[in-house]
Amino acid sequence: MPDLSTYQNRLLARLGPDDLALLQPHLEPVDLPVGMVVIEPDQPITHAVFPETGLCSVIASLQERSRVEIGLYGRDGLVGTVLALGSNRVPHQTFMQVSGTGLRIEAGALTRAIEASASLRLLILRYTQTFLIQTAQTALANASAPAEERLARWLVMYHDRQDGDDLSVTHEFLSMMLGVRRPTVTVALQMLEGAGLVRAQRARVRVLDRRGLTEAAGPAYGPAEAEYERLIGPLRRDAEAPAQPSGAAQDAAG
Amino acid sequence: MPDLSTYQNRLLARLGPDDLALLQPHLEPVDLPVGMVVIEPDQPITHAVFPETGLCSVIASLQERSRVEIGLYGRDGLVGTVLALGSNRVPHQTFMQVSGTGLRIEAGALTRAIEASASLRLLILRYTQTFLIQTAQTALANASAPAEERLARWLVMYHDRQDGDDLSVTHEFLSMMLGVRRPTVTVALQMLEGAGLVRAQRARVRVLDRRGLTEAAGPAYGPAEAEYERLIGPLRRDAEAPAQPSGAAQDAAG
DNA sequence: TATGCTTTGTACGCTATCGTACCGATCGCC
DNA sequence: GGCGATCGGTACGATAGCGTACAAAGCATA
Repeated sequence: MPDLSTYQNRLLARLGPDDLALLQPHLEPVDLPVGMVVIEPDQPITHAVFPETGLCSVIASLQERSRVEIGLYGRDGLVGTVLALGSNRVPHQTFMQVSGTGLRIEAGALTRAIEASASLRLLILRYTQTFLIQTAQTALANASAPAEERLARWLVMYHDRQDGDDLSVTHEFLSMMLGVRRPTVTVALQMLEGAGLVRAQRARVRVLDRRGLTEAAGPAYGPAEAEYERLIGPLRRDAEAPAQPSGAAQDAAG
Repeated sequence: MPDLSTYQNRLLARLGPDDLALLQPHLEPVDLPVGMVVIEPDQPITHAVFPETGLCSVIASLQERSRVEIGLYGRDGLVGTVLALGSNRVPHQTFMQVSGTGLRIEAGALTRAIEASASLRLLILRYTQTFLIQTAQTALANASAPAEERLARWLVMYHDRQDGDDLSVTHEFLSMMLGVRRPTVTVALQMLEGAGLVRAQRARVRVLDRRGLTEAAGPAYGPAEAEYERLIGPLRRDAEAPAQPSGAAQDAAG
């Protein structure tokens, strides 16, 4: 069992001693190699995972016609939030987009812990709320933001959840996630690069100007992240002082 | 107070006597005129509403640039599910797209009831799960389905939640909801009409062939509705026998 | 160094959708 | 029955993104 104080997972890190005591006996370290499918669509979930590092993509697909990303998370989230919503499956796939490690817990054990502890439940439900907003903003961006803006948005979201400024993504991959053609990604990236916001290398995008990239992402980026900071706490590793007055996360909700 | 057995709201209708007893003293009938904003974005929610009739649209907006619908519900849902997720505000607007009536409850009273009753909480959380899937499917459709398919999807979703086959919508309205131009809606509607699926009249669309329209909506329609039937119960008023074997809703979740 | 695979850049014509504008049709109201 | 407002149909050029194809570049391994 890892030491109490060393969790990188934001949710685990925010738990009080009682809730940690409830979960810890059931947590086991697990490797999350890139490409690993952590949630199979429409299959009962057997384990939840608190990611410590790495990135998870949630994918919706129109049969074979297309696959698009509807959300993503890393150490800010939890694989298997649906267990807190009284179900045990979802129609969408979740897979590791960037390899990492996490802490696994058997579905029944997590469900029992959620039922036993109101504070643990509250935390997971609040996270679910931020993810719902993220998904809604994705729907919005997909409907009305041009490809370049949507690309910038995903890059910033990846960057939020990663150490360092190098994102390991190919154009091909980004095109799938955005639901656009690969050449569209190439061109859009060139625009962002031309503006000095990123540097594109083979199978990698380096973020040069995070603030500029955030602006390029347009207003579809922001609300979900603000809600995370309001309801849970800092999202980014190196988060600057939040825009809201301090203390917001503790007493924010009604 | 309305009679126990007459709730049209699907969630209220599924509650057991104990949960009804918990809520009923706090429920008050409310009128929901068309256009009424039932949830202001980023404002604390003071009341939740169980719609009995009418339709609610949840709208995300890119500042002034565009407004698109990210989800909708009527008597199948609840205005203010976020209260069950430990928050009291959302960044999206909800307004009445079709006028109706509902049962209002003060936010604090609902929150207390949710905390007091695990079964009430479970029902609302399960509904939230279906809405999350609906939003995800919207994101998917917006990314990769042509306008005609998305139009068909919204029409079927309206139809699910309404009595009769006449939908009161203008092209202008549909264009906003879909995030497309009004002429695009006009043309797409003509396609659907040409296929004999709907009949378009001024400020109204009559559904002629629901099954055909469902097919025209493509695979983005279906998963959210199936999940509703699995987790909660029949969605449509005149629901035919669900595709799943019977009894699914009771023991579906883990 | 040679080979081969993955990734990226670019080109082509094509289609859906855009923004805008204008006019006819329908409806409610006086 | 006439008026004004809303709603629907259509047209125009402009453009973003599509599907496809192919070649150049980077990287890994032999």
